[in-house]
Amino acid sequence: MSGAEKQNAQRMEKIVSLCKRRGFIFQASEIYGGLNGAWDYGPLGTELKRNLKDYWWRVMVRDRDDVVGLDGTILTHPAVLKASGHVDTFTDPMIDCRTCKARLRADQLGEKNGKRQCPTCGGSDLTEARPFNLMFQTQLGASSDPSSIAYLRPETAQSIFVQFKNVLDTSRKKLPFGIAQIGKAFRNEINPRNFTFRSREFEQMELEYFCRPEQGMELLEYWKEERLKFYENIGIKREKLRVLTVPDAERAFYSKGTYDIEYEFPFGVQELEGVAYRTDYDLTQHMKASGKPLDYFDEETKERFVPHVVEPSAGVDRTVLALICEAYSEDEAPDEKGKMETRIVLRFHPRMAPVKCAVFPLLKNKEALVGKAREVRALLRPHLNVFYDEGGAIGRRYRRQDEIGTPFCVTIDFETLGEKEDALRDTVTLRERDSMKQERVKISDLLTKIEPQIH
RNA sequence: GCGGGUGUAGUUCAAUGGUAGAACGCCAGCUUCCCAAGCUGGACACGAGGGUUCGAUUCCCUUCACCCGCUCCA
Repeated sequence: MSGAEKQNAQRMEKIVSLCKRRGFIFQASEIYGGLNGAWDYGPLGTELKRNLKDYWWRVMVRDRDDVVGLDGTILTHPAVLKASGHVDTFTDPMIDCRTCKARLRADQLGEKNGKRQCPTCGGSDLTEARPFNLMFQTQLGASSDPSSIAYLRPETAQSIFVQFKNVLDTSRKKLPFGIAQIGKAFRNEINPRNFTFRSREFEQMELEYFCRPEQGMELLEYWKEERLKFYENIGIKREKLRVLTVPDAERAFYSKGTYDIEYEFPFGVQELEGVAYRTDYDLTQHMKASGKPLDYFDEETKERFVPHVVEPSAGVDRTVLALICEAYSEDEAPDEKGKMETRIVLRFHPRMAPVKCAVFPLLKNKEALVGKAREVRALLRPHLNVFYDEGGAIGRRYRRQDEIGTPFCVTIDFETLGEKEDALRDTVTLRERDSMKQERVKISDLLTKIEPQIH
């Protein structure tokens, strides 16, 4: 490993241990030895993930007139995944020919002079066999005959295509419009890696944006830009993002264009989201397989056609991990005696921070301070996620909040009680996480100061 | 999936063929008028299973998990 790689690996280790220590992410089934590629979110991780999903839903659905939501089942009819192509491409051991790019079933290989040979082009430059049984299978009902097979969905998108007609009919939307969904998906990854980055159970935020065929390429560009803005708005710096134009050869055959939005993780540049122009492939497949019309009639032009679709599909867990990696920082702060110490700070965008504001009484053994602090907590609580802490020295409490990324801390002191000068009665110190600067703020002004920054 | 490495407290580490120590963190009490202070007390660990042995956290095997490289990223 190079020096930089070693540093990145160490950084990642620190992040993983912070996640555990402070309750962001735990190994699933940990007390039984862990479950490969499966992770649980602790109290703070849950809040962080929820903030991300809520913001996505707000920006992608609620703030728009042209997108509606769907919440589909995880259990999926085999016919759906047969039509989408997943059953065929996800379930057999496959080998790729590097020469002619053919994907072959392992049991269909030829052999020549003891060497494996591609039956299509005769080449012998083949990848190793990879089990492509990447879909989780289960049984519906008690009997285990083959007709009771169901799959856990390998992506959320398919229920959107399958319900396209119902949503169209009930929402009275006209093209272009989108259907959005956030939910879990499952892929039996061969090798889960890089903490939560590649897991077997994961969550997606997907939009299928339906349009007229001639609008596809333009909308692909539009959504790529919208999605880049989104990442900046949750606090991921533009220079840490990459846009990869997926080359023709690596794109799914039905796609006319795909961008990957990638993030520079400590373990490498990796995909957060794919923005793909999927043409009319999915709806057409389901039309053929189900025999049901999934086309669209344009009242104005009197045309009937199968809508095309542009799909921004983002990984929730990957983005949460990116948020944590982006936020993690170490700086120097003086301790009580002025000695410089390392301060670990998660510099989350306040909009994403799990806890928005902590409230402290300066001393816990002074009833008046504690009482007032609880009042402030009650005042803020209906509006934002507030955390009350009275344990230990005030500096320690600030540091604890720094480590979980709380952007604001409010401290109630004797001035708040009006014991020093009456002008300061009902004012508190509002301390900002990154600068550690404090300002004197009226309790009645706290919400107007904080709220605009967290929304 | 292949190769290599690592598993001891919440975290980071230590020691040992005779059942484990520390630091920080955590909890309680005292103290403390704004950035991890101090004092006292306390809880918490040998990933799991098997073997060798009088005795295993230590040696061996298996397994599980994590990390690194390759592969993969549908």
